[in-house]
Amino acid sequence: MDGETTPKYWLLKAEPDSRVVKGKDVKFSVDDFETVGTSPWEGVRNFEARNLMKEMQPKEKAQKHCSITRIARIQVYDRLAGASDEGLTFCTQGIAAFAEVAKAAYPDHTAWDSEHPYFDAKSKQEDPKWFMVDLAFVSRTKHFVPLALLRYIADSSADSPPEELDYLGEAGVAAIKNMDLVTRGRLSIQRVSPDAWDAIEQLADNGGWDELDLSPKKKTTAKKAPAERTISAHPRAAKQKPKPRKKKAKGSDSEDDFDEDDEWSEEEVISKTTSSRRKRKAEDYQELPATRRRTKA
DNA sequence: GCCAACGTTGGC
DNA sequence: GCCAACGTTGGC
Repeated sequence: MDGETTPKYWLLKAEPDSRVVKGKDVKFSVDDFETVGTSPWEGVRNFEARNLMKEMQPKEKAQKHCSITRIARIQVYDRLAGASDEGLTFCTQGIAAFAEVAKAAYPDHTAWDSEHPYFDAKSKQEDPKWFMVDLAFVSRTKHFVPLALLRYIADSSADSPPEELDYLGEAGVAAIKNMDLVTRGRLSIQRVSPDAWDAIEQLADNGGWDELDLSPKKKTTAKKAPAERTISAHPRAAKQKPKPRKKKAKGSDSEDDFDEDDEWSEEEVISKTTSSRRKRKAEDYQELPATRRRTKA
């Protein structure tokens, strides 16, 4: 029904570090990906990421049903092995490869296998909770595009790129500043705007940032807290009675110190939690008929 | 249905 | 290795 004709772009994060879950190493780096060529992208256990995967369509399917042309183009985010000594960690993460969707979303069966690292008792075969797509490796980026570079660009107050990266133009800079990768890094599957895609692709093709100092040290100034502090002064916040925090963590002896910035940071947490909660709900409902959607009373 | 607490992720 | 951010769970 949506007669979209442009490809859709995504960024997916690989799992480059060894991590043993239930006795199995869950690592899946871009190297591994390149070796196998095509692979299911299993183990995504986040609603928002799952919903994004459900939007991805492989090329053939998109061509057959021309009303659905959500051809997925993927940028794969990885971490370079090795460089983590020498304090070079800041440039080890970034965009390492391109991929395409080989198979549209289908139930992630690893959630059903109690032996599997990604087992989730709440996912039933009759009613799968988690999905995966198959991805086909396309190519390495000619230049590894480090996250630190994107941050460098995003943190700059300038609208135009540094000289070395002139080719990005202001549109490229603006697009990078808006990337989820920069603004909310944790999401493991993200939408990428066409402009951001172009910018990343140009960076990957052209490079040119060798002379830039991408080290993160520059965070002398306070983040951007003041603005948010104002926003969080919400009527609701005033109503909150300052409930005593009960500490019932397993190690009840371990004493954290929450006091010092309680007054505003707590409010901020509240407002964040609320909004993310609202968002999660919306996303969860997204798969239901629109009529089911209801804003809260 | 709301919110505090928990656990995990990810940047540094 | 530490700590902030944040998604999810579970108690009410």
